[in-house]
Amino acid sequence: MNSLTSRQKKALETREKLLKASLDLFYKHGFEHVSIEQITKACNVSKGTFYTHFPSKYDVILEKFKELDSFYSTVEKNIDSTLPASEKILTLYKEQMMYLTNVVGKDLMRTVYTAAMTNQVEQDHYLINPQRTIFQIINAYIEDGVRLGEFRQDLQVTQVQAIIQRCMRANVYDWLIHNEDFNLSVEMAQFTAIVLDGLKAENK
Amino acid sequence: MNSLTSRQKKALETREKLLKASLDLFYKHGFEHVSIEQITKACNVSKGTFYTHFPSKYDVILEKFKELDSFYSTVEKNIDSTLPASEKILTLYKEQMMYLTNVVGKDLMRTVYTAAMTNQVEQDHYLINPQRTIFQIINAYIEDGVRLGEFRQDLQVTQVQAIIQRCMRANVYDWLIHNEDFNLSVEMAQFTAIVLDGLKAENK
DNA sequence: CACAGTCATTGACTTCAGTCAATTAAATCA
DNA sequence: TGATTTAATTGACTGAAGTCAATGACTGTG
Repeated sequence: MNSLTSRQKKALETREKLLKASLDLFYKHGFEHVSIEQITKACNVSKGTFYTHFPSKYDVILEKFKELDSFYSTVEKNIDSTLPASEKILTLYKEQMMYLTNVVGKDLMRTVYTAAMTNQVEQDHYLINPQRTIFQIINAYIEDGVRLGEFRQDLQVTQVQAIIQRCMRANVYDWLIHNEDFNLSVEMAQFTAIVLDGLKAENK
Repeated sequence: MNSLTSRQKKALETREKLLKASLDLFYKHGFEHVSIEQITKACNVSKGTFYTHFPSKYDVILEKFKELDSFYSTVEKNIDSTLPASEKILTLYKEQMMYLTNVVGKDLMRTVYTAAMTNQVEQDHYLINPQRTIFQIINAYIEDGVRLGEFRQDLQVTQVQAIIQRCMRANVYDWLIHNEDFNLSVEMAQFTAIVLDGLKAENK
């Protein structure tokens, strides 16, 4: 059942065309070096049309970034459920960092991390939206970990979750501000292991 | 001995005038809502003049941010040198976060953290420049801590330093992307304490 | 003092993001 | 079917960042 009118179908087509052309150009020339006019010319539409489909250049990127969450579901299915929470988290982060490094790329991530700071319109940015698959997965791991006595019990579960999530952003941010010579997977693994150590029950 | 020619003095005056007017306007209206023309009009100079003194709006902020480092020297003098390294670090961070929250402000910090990601021109941004006073101080503390067996010995000193510094950025970044309801001092203290725990010698 | 060179200053110009009133065409209604 | 409403599309326009060739005031030299 396709309940779209022919007009809606056309509009959606335009939107998809813009999305694809944008991303192609971003990957080819870098986000900062692509103008909206370049994008719209490549699609044979006017500038205004771009803005009926996307609030700004950044939102095209965000769209792509959201797709990323579907990747996490796939990864999660391959993680041994009998492992301790800390191992699961390390494995998930490892996969994620490889994906960010090899598929998503610095340029796109930089855009998202910048927009998260600047495009604050009342509510928080998607980057830290608790609805994101990645957070749903991690939070479940942590909840188990706390319940089973793997982690300190003197902290709220939500606090532990916030800390683990912050680890991720810490390493991604540092990756983004360093010129090359920064191996995201390695740094993430090391840093997170230390934080997990600090969160282990035997320390308190 | 003032070895400046009258012309150089004039130029420096213009520069200072621009700096002061910029910061006044930024604090009054917010960085994003101040245009270069507003600044130059307030100083009765032309637009081009702004650009002979500053490469961009961001660099005015950076100038102010650099001043911040002189603040750390003052703080350091008041820290009991007999304390363990981890205590010293926590105290220093606490003072710093209060300063960032109450004096520097989110808007200015957001600018610096954004510029660190985007204004990459070959070398790394000042934000992570190892010459900064704050890092000199922290690195010395950590070196002592490692030497005296307070921290794990299986990591390079520079790695430990990088991790502790990353802690700082992690919390500042999260502060910047959260809407209010995020107490930087509290979060920084908690997060850093956990990392320091994970770095303690008894864990390895 | 006169002259050449330096360099702060100027403002018109380019480029680009984002806006919006007008246009056009499809959808819905009577 | 014809009339009316709704929505996608257009491109000229605004506003702001950053550029640069031209200007002329100051400096230092012979």
